[in-house]
Amino acid sequence: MSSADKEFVKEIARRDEDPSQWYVDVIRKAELADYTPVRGCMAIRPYGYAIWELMQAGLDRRIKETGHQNAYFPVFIPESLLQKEADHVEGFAPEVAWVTHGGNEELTERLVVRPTSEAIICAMYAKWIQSYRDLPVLINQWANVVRWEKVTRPFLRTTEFLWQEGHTAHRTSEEAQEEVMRMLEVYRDFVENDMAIPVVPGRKTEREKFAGAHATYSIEALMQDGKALQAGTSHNLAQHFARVFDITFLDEDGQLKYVYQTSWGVTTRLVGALILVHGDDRGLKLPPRIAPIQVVIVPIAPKKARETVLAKASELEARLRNAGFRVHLDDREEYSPGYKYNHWELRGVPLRLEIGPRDIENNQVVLVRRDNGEKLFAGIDGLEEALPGVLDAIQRDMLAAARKFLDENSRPAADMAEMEKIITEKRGFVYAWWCGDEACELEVKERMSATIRNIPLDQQAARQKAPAAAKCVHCGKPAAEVAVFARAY
RNA sequence: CGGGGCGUAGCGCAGCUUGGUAGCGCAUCUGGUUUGGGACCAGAGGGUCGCAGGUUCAAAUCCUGUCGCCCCGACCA
Repeated sequence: MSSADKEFVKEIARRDEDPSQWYVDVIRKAELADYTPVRGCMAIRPYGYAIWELMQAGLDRRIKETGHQNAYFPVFIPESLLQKEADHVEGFAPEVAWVTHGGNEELTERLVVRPTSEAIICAMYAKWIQSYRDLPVLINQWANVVRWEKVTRPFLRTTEFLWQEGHTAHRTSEEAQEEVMRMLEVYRDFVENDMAIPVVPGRKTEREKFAGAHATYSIEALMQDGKALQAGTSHNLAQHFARVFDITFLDEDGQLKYVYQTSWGVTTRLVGALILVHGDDRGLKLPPRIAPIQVVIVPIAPKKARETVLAKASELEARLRNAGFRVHLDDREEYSPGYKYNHWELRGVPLRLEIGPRDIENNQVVLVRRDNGEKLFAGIDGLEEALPGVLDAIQRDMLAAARKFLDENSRPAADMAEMEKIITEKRGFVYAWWCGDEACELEVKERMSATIRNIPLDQQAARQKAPAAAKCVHCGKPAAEVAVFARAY
């Protein structure tokens, strides 16, 4: 950013000077969220919630297209239920909130505020599933969950957060595994195509997998500060929960069997990813598909031409709204055009449409792209036909820019020294061979606080980013898989 | 949960060392003039100085405790 540009941004910290302050400033000044009297809990403001609603819409459509239905389960889970699955309770116990009283009376059994809903949903599935004809059960829930985190950050890690959690039950192991991969792909498709955030799909290590899962898969994104962010997870629960919750069905062959289950989720954390991947020194930068306002109209209305310009701007607004665009006319009289430019840039509106007396004379408007600052002219007639192309280009270019950053910050490391140098000096994704031994994974973590984000599903592509020799980055023994290491949020 | 930093008007800060009637910039409100990258003039409103104790004739200032936020580590979406 040039020093001339710097003048335009007075409200937020410079991203390169104080990235953490920048992140918080963007959230507060763009009115996405604010701190509340409750530690670790934020209020999501209308503009931030509108983004989440668009994300919900994109995900919900895909979830339903893949055969799932929405349902709702209780926010409270009896202690005994949570404790049924040993790994599960061990994983979540440190971060659950307890309800001990109802009114003034102490409860005979404590309740946990759900940190995730496996337990309560499994209890219901045990009642609902009798026969192989009842399978598969394909249910999704939109809900809030609570995890008593020690360190919180708006959107990235809050005590209470919003998410969607899918919970499915299947007849066979193969079917469950297909479901796990199907939903991981749904997430990849949504995050890349709607949010313009490129991700690496892969399998989590034993150490990093979900508490109680047989296997966990994730999509991992890379933030502009070089830290990784888990953007979505999909778990194969196998029969772990079915056995303890006694979810059985009578199969075609007359045998009583346990179901195979999956669960998968994404959260409001994705809003944080949006900020960290696309944001710049001017603030938020939203991809058109999830921008609450895709086009903001800023009239240039000097006194002499006020009526003419405002009438035309208003007419344009109506036309674009009818054509299906999310459009906003900023006709406030008390602010100058320049102020409005900054105002909407801070809020990440993908496209600004300026219309003034000179434009009206020429029967045109000025379009300015938020993603690259490019200024275009478009005829007023047929504007509806011209806009989709521009918005699509912004969507596409934002993904391309993020992918370029991801590629440029994906580096190979053959040994610990190389890994450490990259992790400490450049960060980003490090592609390295891993023998599969947890001790090697742990050693990397202890020496440079980087973890294995996942083992990419596309090993062929991963190998091209890794050193040629298939030797474990730590112990040097022959390794079969390439893993992605990074410092993570 | 350990180490460090910060809490003074909506936002950003000064004042604290050396106790003595709470200030600045931006924002807000009113009136007027303005409008192609954060307009100008005039006037006005707004703070029990995070909270609770203590010391003192007197506390934003000194002491103790506590809560919150930020940063760096350990645990997690």
